[in-house]
Amino acid sequence: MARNSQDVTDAELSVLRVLWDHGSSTIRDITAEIYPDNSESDYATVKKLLSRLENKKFVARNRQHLAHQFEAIISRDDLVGRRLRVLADNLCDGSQTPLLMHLISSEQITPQQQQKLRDLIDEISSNKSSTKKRGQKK
Amino acid sequence: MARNSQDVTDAELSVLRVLWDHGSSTIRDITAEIYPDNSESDYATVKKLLSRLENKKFVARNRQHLAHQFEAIISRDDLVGRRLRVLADNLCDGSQTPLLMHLISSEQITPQQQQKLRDLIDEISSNKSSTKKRGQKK
DNA sequence: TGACTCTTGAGACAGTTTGTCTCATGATGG
DNA sequence: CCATCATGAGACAAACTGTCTCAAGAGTCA
Repeated sequence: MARNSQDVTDAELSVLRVLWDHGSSTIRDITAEIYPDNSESDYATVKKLLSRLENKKFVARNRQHLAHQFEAIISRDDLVGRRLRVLADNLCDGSQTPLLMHLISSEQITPQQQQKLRDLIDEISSNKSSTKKRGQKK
Repeated sequence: MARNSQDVTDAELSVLRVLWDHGSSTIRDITAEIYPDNSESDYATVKKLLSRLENKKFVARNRQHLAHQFEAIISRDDLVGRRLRVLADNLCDGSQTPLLMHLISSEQITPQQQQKLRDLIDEISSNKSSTKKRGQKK
């Protein structure tokens, strides 16, 4: 019923976080990271979470070695974007502008951040014609 | 398991939307709005959704008349804020700045919006010392 | 080769969530 | 008194989620 338009559950997210932070990893690597005391069923849980993430096309698997290597094929920022879009669809008729306005007016913004924002806006207006996406940092 | 920190489901959201758009309403009003052909069990569904929303403190009920009057006690913008906070907690270590940056750099922003943004930022920096804080949230 | 170890794949399972619907009961008005 | 409308308390199946079990496959090494 609540067709969730293919999102990531909490447990799946914890797996993705490891992949984002550590890059390509085996099931055992990830299990060690998430469950410090590493039981065999924890291993099985991670295995299942990875297979679900693979089905949802959020993770890719390299079968070259016996122990497969997994990597995230969605970035943290992609997921942020996806969730912002869902939020806008559900609450703002699909427009993301209200989200922007909310964040700017409700958040504590330091003078440095204000300057950074101004810079970003300036960059956008001047790069209006530039094709590729900038701002890859972090 | 997936303790969702008291959020609003899709069906509940459709009820909230009616309350936001039409103000205080009875169950029958809301049912007519959501289910054009208004069966008795649709009525019961809305009734249940309202009682769940009331439990979650998103809706208040006025029992003065036989047919209770319901109203939203969370605004659309409050819900936006709540969801943005959850998103930031889950994906950005609790900081909402990355969301802001994402929206500014990824969205198509018209020159008018750019100016509006600049104005908002200016307003924030000038209101910095004023006693009245904007957008205070609970 | 065979024993041992580590891996994967498929699925079972229970606890929750979610949208829907049924039933009993209570107020209201003619 | 009775028909009509309201509410409250659940029952219910389907789906989701996190966990765990089991069997089979691949690699290693004596």
